[in-house]
Amino acid sequence: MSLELRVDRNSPVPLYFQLAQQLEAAIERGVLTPGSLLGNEIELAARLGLSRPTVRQAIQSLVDKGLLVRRRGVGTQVVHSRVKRPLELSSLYDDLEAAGQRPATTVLVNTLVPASAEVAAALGLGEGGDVHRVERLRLAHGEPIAYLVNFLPPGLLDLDTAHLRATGLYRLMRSAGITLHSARQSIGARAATCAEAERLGEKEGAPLLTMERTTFDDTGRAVEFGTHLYRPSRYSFEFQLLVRS
Amino acid sequence: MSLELRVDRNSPVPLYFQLAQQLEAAIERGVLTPGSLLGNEIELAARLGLSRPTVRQAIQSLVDKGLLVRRRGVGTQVVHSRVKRPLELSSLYDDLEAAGQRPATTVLVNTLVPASAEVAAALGLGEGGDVHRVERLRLAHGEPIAYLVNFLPPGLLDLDTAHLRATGLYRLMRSAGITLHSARQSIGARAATCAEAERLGEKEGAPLLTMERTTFDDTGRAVEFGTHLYRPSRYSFEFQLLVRS
DNA sequence: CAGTGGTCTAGACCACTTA
DNA sequence: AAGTGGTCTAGACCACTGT
Repeated sequence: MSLELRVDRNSPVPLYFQLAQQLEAAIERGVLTPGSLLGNEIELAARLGLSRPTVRQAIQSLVDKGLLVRRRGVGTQVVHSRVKRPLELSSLYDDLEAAGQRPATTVLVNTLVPASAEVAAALGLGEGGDVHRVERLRLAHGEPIAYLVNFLPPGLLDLDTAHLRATGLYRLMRSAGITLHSARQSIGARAATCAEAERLGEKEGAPLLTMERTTFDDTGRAVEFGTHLYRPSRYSFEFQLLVRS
Repeated sequence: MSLELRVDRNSPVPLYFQLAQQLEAAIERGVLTPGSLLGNEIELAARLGLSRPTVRQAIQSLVDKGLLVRRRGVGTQVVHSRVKRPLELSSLYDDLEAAGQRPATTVLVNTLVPASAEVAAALGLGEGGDVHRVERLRLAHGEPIAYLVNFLPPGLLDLDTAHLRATGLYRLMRSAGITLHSARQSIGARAATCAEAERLGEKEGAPLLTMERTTFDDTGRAVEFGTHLYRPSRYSFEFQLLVRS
């Protein structure tokens, strides 16, 4: 095996993380092939001059990512079929950009409004308090893809219309120092109303994909609630779900 | 704080797991309120007669679940807004049962067929080799909810039609000793064809929710590929996504 | 039986936050 | 400066898997 591993003890990057990165890269590049055994933890630790718990921490992080499998009495193996994307909070803007679709955004509305009961409940705020309401049309290659309505708690973000035109909401939140943690999503379908059909360039009654989402940051605060409409001919949701053990 | 924690050293359940369960129960029951501090790890370890790494392992598992937040220099806090479901590989059968809908299944087809190119690619098998093809109609309260077509590699499961009628595919796989690990899903929408409309009790052209899914076990093998059609008036997908750090 | 991962301990030093 | 979590060590014993 041509697998060369080494760690830099002067680096500020944690040792377990350095090791995890190198193992992941080796799997990615095919140096470690699916099904191959990693060698036992004790020996690996000795070879790297690390303690066993440190090596275990590195391996565990890759097991959590679904790249490795550990079996007692057997060893640690590279998973047979590599997973494409582990799991992501999908951002329509990033998805389109990654697909080379050159997303564009038209900001239809960007104001403060009193929170309705539904919005207040989703964001965990008092009913009637002010919230940002942002309404956008997302396009790719000049064609409408989705109609997005979002509500955000006040004072969290500088919701400049120019910023909203140039990028996605998630990027805006991340660059404002908000660490996104999780989102609760509901995906369904229904027929387009007349107004919706016109906005999206569909016919009345055409099937539309619907999503409602509440996003939480790492302290558990709701930072965004949105109801979105997608043209199913132009967009579908793709993601990887992991089983909780 | 009336929080009583204790561990049973004679139990076969790992100590860190016992502690994690008790903390989770305390959060669930509201004994630990959102935002409250957990007390530092050293003191917690001393109180329980455990070592610090063991306590950390328990806390880390709850951080991963999104129930706790740790901040250096601050402490460990209960997350502000409790997460309903962490994230699950959703099973239509279990979802319906949990909602008190008394699911029923009609097995339309259950045979071995040669794998098409699409199916072979999804399951990682050779084209033309035999695969199970299962076609089912899922009902709740006698109303059709979904039309399910699944392909499974041969020799993995005893696909008895009576079993298929009585339960879901995921339960069948679990009881056959298969440990599910992850699934790649694609969710979209489209108009019902005439045949589909008739099967589901909709009108031709009605919007339908579509899902394609490939499920993998913990060794990375594909164990199931399916294309499903749902009536959006009866079912929508609900789930929690976690951000990868 | 030998070899593997699973759990656990009792320390240590460091980086960061808050006051 | 004091207190927190983040990282790391060098051991130990156990449970499970294969031969």
